[in-house]
Amino acid sequence: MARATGCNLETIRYYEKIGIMPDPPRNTKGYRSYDDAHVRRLKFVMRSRDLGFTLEEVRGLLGLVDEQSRTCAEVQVIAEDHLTDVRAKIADLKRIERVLSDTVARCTGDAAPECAVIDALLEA
Amino acid sequence: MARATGCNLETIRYYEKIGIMPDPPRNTKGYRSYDDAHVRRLKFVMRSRDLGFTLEEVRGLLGLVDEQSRTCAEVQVIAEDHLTDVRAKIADLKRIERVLSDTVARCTGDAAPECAVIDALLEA
DNA sequence: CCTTGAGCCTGTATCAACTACAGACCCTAG
DNA sequence: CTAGGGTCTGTAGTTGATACAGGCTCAAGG
Repeated sequence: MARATGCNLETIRYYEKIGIMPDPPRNTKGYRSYDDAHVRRLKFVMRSRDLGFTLEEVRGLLGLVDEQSRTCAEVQVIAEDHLTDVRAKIADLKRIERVLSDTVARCTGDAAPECAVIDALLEA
Repeated sequence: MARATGCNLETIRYYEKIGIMPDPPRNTKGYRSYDDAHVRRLKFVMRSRDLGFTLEEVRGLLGLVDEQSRTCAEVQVIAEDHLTDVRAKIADLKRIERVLSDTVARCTGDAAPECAVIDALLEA
């Protein structure tokens, strides 16, 4: 399954340990054997993680997928909360980018011991 | 110093333990006593962390501050590397934001069990 | 003088989300 | 028969803190 999905082997077992993935059936030698349902579930997890959902959020989404009674409205709440988080992180990083690039732009980049970056960090 | 800088007490001791802050002198009862130089250094660390430098990067910057021979060019390399990282993170988050907001926009938000978000995550 | 509350001390455990072993077993090809 | 790869379990390490537990010290109030 690691090869089929590109997911790290250890990560799959980690997901199993924390209950994100179900305990798979084992063959006589104790080797795990996975089927299509496992692969689909893992891909779901990987896509969710890739979109920045935490494992707890993924757990919530999986719970909604598992029970047939889930509603679009429930999923929407989780996704919109997450979207708000993502937008806040972008705003933060943009502020950092602005400050950094302004400061670096004042760097002469020469061998002098004066540096605008250090000065900015040292300023009260 | 925690009060003077707004830095969490435990964090200051953590910085001391990992060598970001020097071991301060102690009074007879073993209490740490800090002076202005400590406060300035901590503020430097806090501002650097706030700009997203890792503690290892902060350690590098502090090393350059400590030795008089540091050059603007050395600092510039660290800052520009970091700026590249920050820009990459922004690009990543923007991609996520796009996918998420497109998907959420297709949510009806009603009580139906069909949901565009789940569908998007389930798609191969 | 005694108590109470606050502050400081050390050391360890916890968080997220993995990753990286160690040491053992199993299986296949040459 | 052996060498290599794969799998198994279980534990420790990563980053950047934060949260105690259990103990000492100190100043103010009664």
